[in-house]
Amino acid sequence: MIIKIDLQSETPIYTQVVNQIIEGIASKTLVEGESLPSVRQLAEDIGINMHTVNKAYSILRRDGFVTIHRRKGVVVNEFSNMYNSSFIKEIPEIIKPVIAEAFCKGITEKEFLNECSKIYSTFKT
Amino acid sequence: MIIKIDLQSETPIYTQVVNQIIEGIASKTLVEGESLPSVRQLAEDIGINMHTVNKAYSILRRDGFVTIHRRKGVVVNEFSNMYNSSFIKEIPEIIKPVIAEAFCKGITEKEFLNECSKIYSTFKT
Amino acid sequence: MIIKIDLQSETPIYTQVVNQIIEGIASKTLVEGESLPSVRQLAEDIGINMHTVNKAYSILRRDGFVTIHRRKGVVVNEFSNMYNSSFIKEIPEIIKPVIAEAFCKGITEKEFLNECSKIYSTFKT
Amino acid sequence: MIIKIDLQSETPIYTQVVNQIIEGIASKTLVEGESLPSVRQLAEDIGINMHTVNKAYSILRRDGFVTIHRRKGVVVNEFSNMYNSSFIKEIPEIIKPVIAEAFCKGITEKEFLNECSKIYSTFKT
DNA sequence: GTGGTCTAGACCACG
DNA sequence: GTGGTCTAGACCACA
Repeated sequence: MIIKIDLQSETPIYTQVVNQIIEGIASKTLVEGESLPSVRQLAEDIGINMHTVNKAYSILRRDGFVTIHRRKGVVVNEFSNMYNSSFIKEIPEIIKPVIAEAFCKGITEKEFLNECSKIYSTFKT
Repeated sequence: MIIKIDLQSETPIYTQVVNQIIEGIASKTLVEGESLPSVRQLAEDIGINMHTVNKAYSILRRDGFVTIHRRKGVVVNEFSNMYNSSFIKEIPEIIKPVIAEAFCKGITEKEFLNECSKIYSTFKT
Repeated sequence: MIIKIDLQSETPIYTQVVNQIIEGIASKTLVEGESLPSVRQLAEDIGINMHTVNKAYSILRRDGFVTIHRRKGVVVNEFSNMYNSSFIKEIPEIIKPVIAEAFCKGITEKEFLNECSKIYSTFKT
Repeated sequence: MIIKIDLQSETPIYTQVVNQIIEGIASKTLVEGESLPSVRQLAEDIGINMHTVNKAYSILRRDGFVTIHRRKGVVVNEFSNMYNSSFIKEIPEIIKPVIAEAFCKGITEKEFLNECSKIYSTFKT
């Protein structure tokens, strides 16, 4: 899986790494039990600092996406370990600002839901 | 309109102010032509620094939500001035990470769209 | 002559008044010897503060565009009284920032000069 | 590149900084991809406050002249990112007052265009 | 060490 | 009294 960093972006590099790995898991590019590259390896591959990768991996572990194995390194968890139905309670406060802005800028509900569906469909397979 | 700041939140205070005002506009709590409180007034009301409010107002102005009126102070723009259909192109990159995480955590598309609809319906009126 | 104030503009009201009167003189809408409305009158006409009009008139007088007569009030000077060939030395520093920005944004010299000519031609008649 | 601030000028310090950097870009004194000094460095160099420089940089970023690179700091954008042909529509209202004043003070169109050309020619190289 | 955020207090231009 | 500007000093997130 290829991770692409935008150094100009205002989202921190470690967040970009976290997001892309989660997206990789969601789209089955990364499958359960698969090992991620070592901190050192990934850092070298994408040309960023080791500490940055480390931080990304820590967050992924904290949020239940990966587990740190002594031998196998960082491995992708089973989906069942990620399940966290209470996450739905956090969704409104995350997307409310986006929707408010979209609404003011003339994006209709239908258009917005359509965008969400498009993204969802890239994950279902 | 009451603005509530969470000082513990990791989202900057000025962003919280911006978001809540946009939500106020979307929900018609703030109507076109209405004056917002002065920077000093709002700062005092919510117990933050004047400059923080100023930054929030500057962003709102930059993004077309308000304008500075030489007599009325900061006033809410007409919706037509906020319209910016190209914003829809930015939506996917904003919500993709959220949806990926939601997907992994077992939130179905239907559940997610439902949450979005609920928020949208608070704005349509 | 009709003066139009944009209360949303970031240029001060008194500057807008000054500019429009100068443009009126340049375009011969206001001719030499003509009286401008009284401070009180103009303020009422365009719905602004008397002090603001006063400031505008003071600047126009300082820069040689009008003279304050005891009886006739504020009258437009003869062009010969405005002539100030040393003004050309101030032009570069005024327009350099504009041209630099225009240049970076892809406006060619020809396009820029053409815009200037168009404005000049509204004055020559 | 040397930035010179006139503390007596009525144009805000941050605007002076912005203008001089744009002129530096236009004249190729600052080239694409080059890093600008850090906010603290530049502030110290020209003897002003860090926040003033910060504001200048924010404006330059907003207007597409520079971007924040997570490693290189503030870097000059490619010209293609600054291109904004709609800027030409803003030019008349910016220069109309200048030309009106110049006209009244006896500057001919030829003289004025000549001044513009001189400035343009310092950028074309 | 970088930019980003926040606070605090001061002065000014404007109306 | 309004927003705009500037200064000063502090802490934090990031890399």
